Amino acid sequence: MTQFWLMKSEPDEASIDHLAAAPGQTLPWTGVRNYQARNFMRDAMRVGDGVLFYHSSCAEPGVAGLAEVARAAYPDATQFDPASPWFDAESTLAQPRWVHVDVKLVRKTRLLSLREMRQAPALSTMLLLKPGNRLSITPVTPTEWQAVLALLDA
DNA sequence: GCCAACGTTGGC
DNA sequence: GCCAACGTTGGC
Repeated sequence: MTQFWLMKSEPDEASIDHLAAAPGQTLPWTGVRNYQARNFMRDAMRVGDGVLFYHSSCAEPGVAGLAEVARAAYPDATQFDPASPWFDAESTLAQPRWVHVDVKLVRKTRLLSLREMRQAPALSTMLLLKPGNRLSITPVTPTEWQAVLALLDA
């Protein structure tokens, strides 16, 4: 069964336009250094799962497009690169600590702003909107996914 | 730049 | 295993 997710990205780092311009319109979701988010990718994500591509830490935070999981979790190369900001000296090749999936563009959408999402009763259950939530990857229920699609097409 | 909320670290 | 200190996230 297909599942759904919301994945945050800082548009300065990787925006929906970066995704659209990438080879195969696919990007490796590198740099996740939070265990809960990693576990979602490692243990739960399947190829074909739906992704809400969310812009965070920017002037207009919100959902900027739809994507899908294009490759199941595999080791994050940046953890082994001393020059990378995501380098992790305690991770080993034999037992990599950090993994990530690849994400492929389905379509860019209008920006569904965080403000608009907060105003939509159908989205009130979304983990993204829970006070204090900071998780960069959160599961989205089929009901929430449909409600987001409806708002995007409205 | 502020700051609240949360996760991680490390001393004990 | 507790918990204070610290670092990070992310909206505003």
